[in-house]
Amino acid sequence: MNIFVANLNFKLQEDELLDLFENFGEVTSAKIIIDRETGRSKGFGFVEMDNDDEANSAIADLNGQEVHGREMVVKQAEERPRRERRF
DNA sequence: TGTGAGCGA
Repeated sequence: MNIFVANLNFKLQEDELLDLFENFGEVTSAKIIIDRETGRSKGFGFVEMDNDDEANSAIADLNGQEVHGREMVVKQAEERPRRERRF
């Protein structure tokens, strides 16, 4: 399951995000979105968990939790249409 | 600060 994590503090790193979700189960990957123009965090990220049950548990528990002074929002992410167009 | 950068195996 792709998990969308928003309202993150800029000082939050992927390692911290990964560690938070690893407490609920196996985490496939954790990624903090960085603005390539500014080189800084966009304030949100994504976490992939193979186990949907563990993912939902993590979402239910981590959503609204305060980390580094900010309450992060954890929801199921939308399917991002990756550019596979080969026209 | 709210739906994704990365170009290489």
